Amino acid sequence: MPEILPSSFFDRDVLTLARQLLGMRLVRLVDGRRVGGPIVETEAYRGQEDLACHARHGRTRRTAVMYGPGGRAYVYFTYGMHWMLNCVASPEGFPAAVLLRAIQPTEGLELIAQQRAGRSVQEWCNGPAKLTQALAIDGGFNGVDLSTRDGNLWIEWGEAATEENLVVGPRVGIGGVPEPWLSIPWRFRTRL
DNA sequence: AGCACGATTAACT
DNA sequence: GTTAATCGTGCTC
Repeated sequence: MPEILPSSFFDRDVLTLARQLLGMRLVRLVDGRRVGGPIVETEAYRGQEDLACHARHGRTRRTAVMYGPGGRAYVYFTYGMHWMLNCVASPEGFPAAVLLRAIQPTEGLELIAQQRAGRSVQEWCNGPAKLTQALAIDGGFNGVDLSTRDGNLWIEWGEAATEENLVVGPRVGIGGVPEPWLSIPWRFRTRL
């Protein structure tokens, strides 16, 4: 039986968590079938002072999950059509989360192919909205505890990325937020 | 009540 | 490289 990450795994700073989630396996259960694969790209969003973070305006109905305990899913809707999946970091009361930007699809490929019909394998899960579409994740998963199987979505131990195989850079798609937030290297990716 | 914009993607020229 | 799609969220009036 594959081992799920314990809730204690998320009890660390969001920057550390964003690095350590690389290589861990995201698993979605659809009609009893496993769908997903190892996480290969993440971004960290940290606190109200981070002007690229949704919690910059404080606690609202939308951002409430980010203030909760680590290991919960923060799923939000944007651009009128896309769902994004985040993993909330500890400590409770401090708003921080890791955006899951890409995974390497290894399980449930039939369903993924169906969800991403017409696109090449390379384009199946190489973007934050692509992976939620591939794994059939939407707003109904907001608040799910990723350290249990209760929500049909969880994260398992995998082969952690080493420092040598880690690429670090600025976050993407955050528009014109002022420095230092625009250029701060809080995006993490495993080298091909 | 109204408005500008968004942690993006895909389909264009 | 450029741009439409499309609507919830949070701010301003």
